[in-house]
Amino acid sequence: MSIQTRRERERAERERLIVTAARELAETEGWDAVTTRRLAAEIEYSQPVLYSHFKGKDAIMAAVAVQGCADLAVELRAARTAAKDPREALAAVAEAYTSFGRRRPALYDAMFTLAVDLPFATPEAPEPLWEAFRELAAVVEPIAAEGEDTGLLAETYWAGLHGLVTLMRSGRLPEPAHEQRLALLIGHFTAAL
Amino acid sequence: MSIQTRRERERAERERLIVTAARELAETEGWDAVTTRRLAAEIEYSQPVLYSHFKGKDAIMAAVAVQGCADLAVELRAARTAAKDPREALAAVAEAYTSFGRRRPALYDAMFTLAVDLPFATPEAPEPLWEAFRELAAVVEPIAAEGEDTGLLAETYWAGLHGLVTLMRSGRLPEPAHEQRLALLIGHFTAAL
DNA sequence: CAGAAATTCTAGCAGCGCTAGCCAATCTGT
DNA sequence: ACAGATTGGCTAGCGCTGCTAGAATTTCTG
Repeated sequence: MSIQTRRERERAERERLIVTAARELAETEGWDAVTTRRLAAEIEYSQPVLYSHFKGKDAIMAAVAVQGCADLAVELRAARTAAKDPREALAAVAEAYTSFGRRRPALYDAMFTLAVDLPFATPEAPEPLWEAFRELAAVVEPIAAEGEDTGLLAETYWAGLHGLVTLMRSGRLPEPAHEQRLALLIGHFTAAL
Repeated sequence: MSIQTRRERERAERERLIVTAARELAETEGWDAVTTRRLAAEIEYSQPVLYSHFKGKDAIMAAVAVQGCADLAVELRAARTAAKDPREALAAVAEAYTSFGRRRPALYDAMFTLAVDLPFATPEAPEPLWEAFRELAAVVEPIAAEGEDTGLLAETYWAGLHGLVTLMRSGRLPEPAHEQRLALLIGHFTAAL
C-alpha cells in the first residue's frame, strides 16, 4: 500500500513539474518555444513521458490555463476587496484583469485565447475557472440594474475586458489609449448608478 | 511594353488566385488545413511559387484578412444605413458584426485573432481595415456623450463585440445567451440617450 | 533468485514552413 | 534565324513539429 502511494505521489510531483516547466517556458519565451522536446529536456525525462501524464500538448496547456485562472482569481479578489465602494471595485477589477493580460500574455492566451479543450461555462469546468468568473460576477452584481441577470452581465463585462486586452496585445488597438478605453467601458457599465 | 504588362497582369491574376484559394480552403476546412503544400496543389503550381508572391504563409493570411475586412465593411455599412435611427443602427451593426464572426470564423480569425503582421491602428493600415473601422465609428458617433472621443468609443465598442464573438466561438461563453449579452452591451452603450 | 509487470527510452513516422540549386522556357542582340 | 543571357518554376531536401511503436531497463512478486 505504501509503495503504491509513494509512486502516486512521485507521479503527481512529476506532473506538477511538467505543468510548471510549461508555464515558465511559455511565460519567458512564448508558447512557440514550448515544444514537447524542449519540455522533456526541461524536466529531464524523455518525450514520451509527457504522454503518460497528458493526452497531448493541448492538455498540458489546459493544465497551465487552470493554474492561470487560479492566479487571476486571487488578483481579482484582492482588487475587489480592497475597493471601498461598488463603482471603485468595478474599476479596480477591470484594471487588475487587463493588467494580468498584459503582464502575463502567454498565460492569458492559454486561458482565454488559444483553443484548449477545457469545459468552460458548464458545471464540469475546473474550480479555478469558476473562482475567477465568480469574482467578475461578484463585482458586477451591485451595479446590475433592475431585472438584469448578474451572470449575463458579468459575461458581457468580461467580454469587454477580454476584447480590450486581446485587440491591444495583438497590435490592433493602440496601447497608449488603453486607460481611456477602460474608463469608457467602466463608465458605460456604471451609467445607471 | 505589352509583353511586360501581360506578364504583370498574369502575375497579379495568380496572386489573386492564391489569396482566393487560401480563403476558401480556410473557410471550408479551417486554417489548419491551409498548408503551403495544399495551397500549391490547389492553385496547380509548386510550393515555391507561393514564396515568389508572398514572404510567407503569414503574408498570405494577411492578404486574406484584408479581403475579409472589405467584406465586413460592406455588411456593416448595409446594416447601418438600413436602420432608421442611431440606436437601431448601433444594434444592427452589432448584430451584423457578431453574425459575421460566427458565420465566417476562419476569416474572422485571420482578421482579428491570429497574429498577422498587418499595421492596424496607423495611417499605413490597408484601406479596407479603415473602411470597416470607420463603419463602427460612424455608428457610434451619434451616441457619443458630450466630450467623448468618437474614435475611442468605437474602439471600446469594437472590443466588446470582439470579446463576445471570440469567447463564444471558443466555447468560453455559452452560445444560446448570445442575443441577451448583445442586448446588454448595446443597452449600456446607449444608456445616455 | 527467476519470472512478471510496470516504466522509461530509443528511434522513427508523417507532416510542417521554407529554400538552395537545377532545368527549361522565354527574350535579346546580332 | 540562331547563340547567349535571363527569367521563372520545379525537384529535392533541411530542420523542425506532435506523437507513437516497440525495445530495454528497472521494479516488484512468488
